[in-house]
Amino acid sequence: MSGAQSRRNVALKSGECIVTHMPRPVLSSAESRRPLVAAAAIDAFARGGFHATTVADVARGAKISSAYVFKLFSGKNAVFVAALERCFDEILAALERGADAAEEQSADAVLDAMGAAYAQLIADRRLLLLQVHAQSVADVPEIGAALRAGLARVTSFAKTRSGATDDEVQRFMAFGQLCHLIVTAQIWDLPDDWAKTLTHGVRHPG
Amino acid sequence: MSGAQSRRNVALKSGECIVTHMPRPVLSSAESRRPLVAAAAIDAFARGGFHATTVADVARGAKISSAYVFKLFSGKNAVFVAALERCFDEILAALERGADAAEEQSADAVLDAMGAAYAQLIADRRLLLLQVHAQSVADVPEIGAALRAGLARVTSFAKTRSGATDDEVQRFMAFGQLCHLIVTAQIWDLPDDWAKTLTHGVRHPG
DNA sequence: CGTCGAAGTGAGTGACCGATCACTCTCATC
DNA sequence: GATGAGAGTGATCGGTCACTCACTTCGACG
Repeated sequence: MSGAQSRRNVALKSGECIVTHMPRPVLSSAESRRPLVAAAAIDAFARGGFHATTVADVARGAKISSAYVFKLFSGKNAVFVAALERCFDEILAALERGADAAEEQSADAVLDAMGAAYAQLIADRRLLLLQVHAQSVADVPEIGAALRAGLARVTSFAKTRSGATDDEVQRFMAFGQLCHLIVTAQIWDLPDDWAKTLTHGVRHPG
Repeated sequence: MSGAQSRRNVALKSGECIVTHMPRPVLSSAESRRPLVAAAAIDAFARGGFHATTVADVARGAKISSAYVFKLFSGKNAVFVAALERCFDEILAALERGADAAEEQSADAVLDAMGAAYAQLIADRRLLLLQVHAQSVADVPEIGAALRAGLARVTSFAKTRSGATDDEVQRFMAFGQLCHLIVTAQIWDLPDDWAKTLTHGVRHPG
């Protein structure tokens, strides 16, 4: 509420900043606005999934009107795809940080470091939830294509950067998916035996 | 279209069956109708997921009015939960068949046989897709609870029936999740290297 | 036959959502 | 200061959906 004042009621000449008195445009360029909308879309879609999230939700998060969302993107599908692409951007960056931390070590150690970095990245669950929601609507052609593109990036990076065998990379991805299940189904912190079977040894985010 | 004639236009005295001439009630009991609706719900929800599937879709599949669906179940959530429970019923039955086929063998062999039975079960993708959709809406309390209950059954059965270690069972479930990803994202049959990395050695259904 | 409870439905209703459009406001440039 | 292109919005529309309700049909039983 307080962070962004209404542009209408501000008691300054338009385009003048309080602190610096440097001119700052009231309007942004559409090009610079798009990534901000995508960031808001990650938030909104992670919360509600594709169908339960409205374009108005995304617009509210980006502090613009929903009509303008449709001027920045061709439709709701395109907004989701932009969010998903940005999601994989952040995942790749995290994996890279992990790999850097384990430089010059064995393939196994590099994969393990990547897993640790991923576990840390998803301490907030937004990126994880978005992937799960994307999987659920992957039959929408554009979304399926974006999901495959993201998986291709992750898988290829894990393999080339770690130098691990196909089997090791496959196992890495499989346990990533198990981690997704554990989080979405809220299996962590369950005392039951079967829950312990699924979670034992899996890194807890946060 | 042809299988179930409209009850209105049939040229028989009501309640008389063509073949046996044994009286058969036009009306079913609500109790016997519920599983049929659940079966139709598996079909419908597997296709569209929770939010994109309407109660009218389910009703159409069950050949009843949507109003009557709401008399058989307390709401849309309950219909989905019923479908999910039935889904896990069938999965457990398949795992049991697999375990029976590998009786008296090593834990590893039993798990492998279960995996084979599961791969065969999901030749049609409905049961798999329903699980993925359920994962995506697991934050709905009733659905999350049903999902956890199903996973508990599967995990516990795999462990007790195979006698495998926790690590082996965990690996079994992790690769199940990888299989779900491969199917939903349509990674099979892709020629790319990364796709082969994810799919190699995973049993192809059908 | 009559009747009563259960099976089953047609016709809504209120709420909501994606998308569109006409419109205003901003600001760099001349 | 005039102008035009782009930023940004309010209002609205056509359509859909979960859920409700009054109503009809069925069939077991006395």
